[in-house]
Amino acid sequence: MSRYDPSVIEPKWQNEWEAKKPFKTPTDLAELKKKPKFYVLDMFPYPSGAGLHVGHPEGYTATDVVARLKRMQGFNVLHPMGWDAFGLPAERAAMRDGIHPAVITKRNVDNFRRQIKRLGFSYDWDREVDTSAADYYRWTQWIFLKLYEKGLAYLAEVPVNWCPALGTVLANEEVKDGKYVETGDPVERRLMKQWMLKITAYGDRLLEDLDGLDWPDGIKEMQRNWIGKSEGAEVTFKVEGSSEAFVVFTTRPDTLFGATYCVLAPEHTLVSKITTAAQQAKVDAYVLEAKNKSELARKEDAKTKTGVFTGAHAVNPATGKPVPIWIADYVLAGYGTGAIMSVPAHDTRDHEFAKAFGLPIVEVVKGGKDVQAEAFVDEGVAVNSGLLDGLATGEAKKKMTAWLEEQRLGKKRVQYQLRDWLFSRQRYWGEPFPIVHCEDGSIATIPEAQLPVELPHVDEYKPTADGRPPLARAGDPWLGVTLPNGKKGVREVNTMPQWAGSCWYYLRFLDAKNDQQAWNPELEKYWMPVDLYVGGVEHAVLHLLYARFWHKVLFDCGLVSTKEPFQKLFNQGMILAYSYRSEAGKYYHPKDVDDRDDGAVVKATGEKLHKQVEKMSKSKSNVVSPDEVIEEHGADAMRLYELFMGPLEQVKPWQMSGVAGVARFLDRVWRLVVNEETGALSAKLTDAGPESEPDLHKALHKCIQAVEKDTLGLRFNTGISHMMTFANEATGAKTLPKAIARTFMTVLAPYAPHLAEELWSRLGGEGFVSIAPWPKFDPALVVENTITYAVQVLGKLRAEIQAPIDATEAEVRALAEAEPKMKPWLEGKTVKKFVFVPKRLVNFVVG
RNA sequence: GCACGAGUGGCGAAACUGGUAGACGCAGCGGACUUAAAAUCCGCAGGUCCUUUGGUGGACCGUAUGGGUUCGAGCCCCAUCUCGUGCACCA
Repeated sequence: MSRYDPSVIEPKWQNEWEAKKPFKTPTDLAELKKKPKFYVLDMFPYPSGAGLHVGHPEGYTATDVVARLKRMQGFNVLHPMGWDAFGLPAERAAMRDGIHPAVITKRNVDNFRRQIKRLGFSYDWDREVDTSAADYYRWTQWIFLKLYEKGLAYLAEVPVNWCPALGTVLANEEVKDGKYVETGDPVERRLMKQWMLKITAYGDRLLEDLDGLDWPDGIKEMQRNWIGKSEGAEVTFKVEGSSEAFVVFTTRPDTLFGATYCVLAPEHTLVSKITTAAQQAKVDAYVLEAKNKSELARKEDAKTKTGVFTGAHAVNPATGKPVPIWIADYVLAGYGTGAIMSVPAHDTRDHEFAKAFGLPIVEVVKGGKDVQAEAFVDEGVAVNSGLLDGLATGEAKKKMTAWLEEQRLGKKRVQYQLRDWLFSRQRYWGEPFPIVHCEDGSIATIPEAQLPVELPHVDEYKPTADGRPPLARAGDPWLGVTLPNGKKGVREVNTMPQWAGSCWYYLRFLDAKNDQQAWNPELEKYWMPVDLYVGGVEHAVLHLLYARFWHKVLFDCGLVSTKEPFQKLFNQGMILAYSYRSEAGKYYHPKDVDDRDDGAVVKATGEKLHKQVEKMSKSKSNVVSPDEVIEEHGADAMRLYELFMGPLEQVKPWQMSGVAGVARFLDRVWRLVVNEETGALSAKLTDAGPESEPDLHKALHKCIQAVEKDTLGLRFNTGISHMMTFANEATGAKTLPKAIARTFMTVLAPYAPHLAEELWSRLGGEGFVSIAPWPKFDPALVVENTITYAVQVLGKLRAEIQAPIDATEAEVRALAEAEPKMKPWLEGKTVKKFVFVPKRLVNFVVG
């Protein structure tokens, strides 16, 4: 073989790695403790039937490059991969095709594994996990028992998001605008008895501990918003002429004097009790209308405020005056107390409502705006507010809250938007709960020693005729059980949501084969926390919040040693692709398109096409599969291009011609070492020391330094550009000392490991270059001894001069003034100021 | 509507802490090699204009737009526009 042929060398080295396991992470603790650790984790995929597209391996390639570099730098690196294998698509496919979801899942996993392995990632495959395997979900159930024991898992009759199309409930997080976010199927509200996890008990810690994490600010902010902590007060309003009272929540207790009416949510229990006979008909109609309005319609109507007067009045506890009580759907039953005090002068929504219904607007915070025309919502100085007058908003809040507490009319309160986590699903393909509902109405847990509660076989994967979840089809002996204490009962037939398995998989990787424990505590102490976690921004809230919650519970149980699981998080940007659409809206596959400078046309017909960048999707004919890229250019080129496209965090379009570009670079590296005609080593290679090519030697060390720095800083695109620069210089050099070539292979190895291994072995390198020590750059070789100074006049570049690295300001100035090009710019001018930036530039400020 | 992020050549992008804008690559152009093409190697390449027989040399403009701070701004400040993402009646 003489040409660079990835289809030959890539399988060759993958087989070598598979056989000799250079990437196996030690499992022995004493062995591990000899070296520092680095845990670099990918968000493991859900193995869908469609296989990988080129977006998946972007993050995997990034972590693999870091893992390989760290390994070469002498770290024990934990770099595992697994499958988030429970989930709805497999269950749907099972229903459609009548095949067990486990079979479908295995098929998909096998395909994913095959595709991932083709890219030459240095995973320790001995630690592969599958959340749908009984020896994995056994421990998921075990963690559920921990939650249950701590009182963090409970059954509750709650209004849930029921999705008729799927026949299951969904978490709040899975519903947006009244639709299931994944499929767009409509969702309705229903009351059902469900398992809930008390994530709200951890709201404060989930919020506070964000501060210590090295995460993108945007993600932290999204989590903060999701938790939605707001501090304020609750205030009791008495209903005039009745013994009834209701409580409102407000973040602005300082504006109580300006509360000119109150609003209850239409669902508020008090509505039926206080409505006057005269208003009854109108109120009933409004409540009915609100009830039937879909989530979507309610959002649509958000601009126009609607509402009805109940006829009743409440007493403003500050002013003692009666204020009307209205009902309106802009007050949400599910947040706070489902009732508000309205301060139209200082709240936009209340202002709109007051304007619409002619309710009084009273200014209580001075802000220089006309509150009759527009609400003033900022902080200011209290007015028309009795005891608060003259106080700044912050002070006024405190004073009012204290006063309310004194009068027993209210108290300080912290409110979260975060809700408890709805944790059961009416599905088959998920973890069964280790729970038995006893005949006497009590709930029993399955003892740890008897876990796992395995998924039973069922005849069909849909709900029973009477609407119970698929597990109810299992029948006895699975369904009905007799407990050791003789009690009889029925197993829980809900299953856990897909998020459960991914809440702790990073812990199972530490000790994946352990059949006695979920993980060994000593190994946990050694490896945790995760040092680098890379994945898509789509998991910013849900997965990351749930996993943090479980981790904190495990921490409180003494089962993990860190407060947080993921110390550093990085989100890769989505990879998009160009798509070609005709006037009529038909999409064409790139292979049928001629993309010329003057526009894209259909090859066959010459029809003009619109070219745009869009998300990859089958319907747009713009999906690129790693398989096709590897077949054309090889896995190393694929890896390199994934990272060379641009910054990892950025959204960017895939361009096949770009892959060809990096492939060309690899080809060039190949030719540095191999004579393509003969297959022998290139005639340029010499056995002389690296000093025999001083310029190239310097270039090499600059390259080592830059690649190391950029890789660890996750700036892979510039790292690769430095390797290209070196290869270009090496191509231009007269000779190439083998020592330099070998060292360059170690630098290349994390990025293009197959090629590096092949050339390393041809150059006589020992063992695998993938685990060879990372080279140390020589600081003396990376500094220049002459510097090019930019010479500016009034900030504009007028000349360039060369000066020794250690030249003083006066010396550089003298050189600049002596430069002939500078003559016309300086002649006859007075230099008012001279700016000297060492090693960069000088600037003459002339008058 | 609110919050955050981003706007740099034909394209993907680089530019450290305010210091020579466009590294590296794609596409393009020219040359060498070749019967020819591909591949490869060498070179050119932001725009406008001027200059030179020619190689060249030079001026001005240029990082979404308009202002500002500074000896000097892609980077800092103010305002505006566009795009993206998230949240969205959360009291």
